[in-house]
Amino acid sequence: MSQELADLLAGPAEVAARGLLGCRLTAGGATVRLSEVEAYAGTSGDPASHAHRGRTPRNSVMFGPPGYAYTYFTYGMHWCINVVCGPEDDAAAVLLRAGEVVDGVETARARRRLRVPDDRQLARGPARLCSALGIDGAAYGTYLLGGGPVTLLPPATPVPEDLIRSGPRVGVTGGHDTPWRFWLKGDPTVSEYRRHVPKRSSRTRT
DNA sequence: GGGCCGATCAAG
DNA sequence: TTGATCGGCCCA
Repeated sequence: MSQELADLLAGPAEVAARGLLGCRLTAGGATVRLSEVEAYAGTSGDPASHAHRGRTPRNSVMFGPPGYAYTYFTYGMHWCINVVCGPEDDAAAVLLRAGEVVDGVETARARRRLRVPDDRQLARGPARLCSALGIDGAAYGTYLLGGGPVTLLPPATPVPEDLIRSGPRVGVTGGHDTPWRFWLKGDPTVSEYRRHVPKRSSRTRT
């Protein structure tokens, strides 16, 4: 395993998030190079965090040591994956939002049911990324830095710091002032930014 | 025990 | 813009 990665994940989520860009995630016979991630603080003042309301059976892995996978099921049909980071009991994590499929494209494509198979969209979006790699609840709580079914590897080539951009997180109601979404500038696999729109809000009539 | 809504996606 | 579809979590 990479000690460098282990050290990175032991740090604050917003720092770990930057370092995760360019890293490779291998699972289910395919590999993705991460192009977009989001940091979530744990119990301390991040209303968007799944751990914000305290420890529950669902989020318990977030309260453990860094480097483990927090997968969760959402909208009745989608899986998403987080990397737990920060010190134990901190419950911070980084959501893996998108990436470029750099290996096992055929495998990933076969797993996705797309009307138009655009390879750039194979892992664009957190649920798509999981779908492309076959990640689901079975990965919950597994260690990502050592030979498990889901493995995180350092970047094949270093990511230039000036390619990293940041902005508000996607789909998050609270904490809009926190620019904790990070992505690689110009990467076509980065999901489009959509400002969160409350379901029952007066639509901005133009 | 009931109801609401979510770190989403794909198609109309 | 909207339907699909399930489980966590709050409230009664």
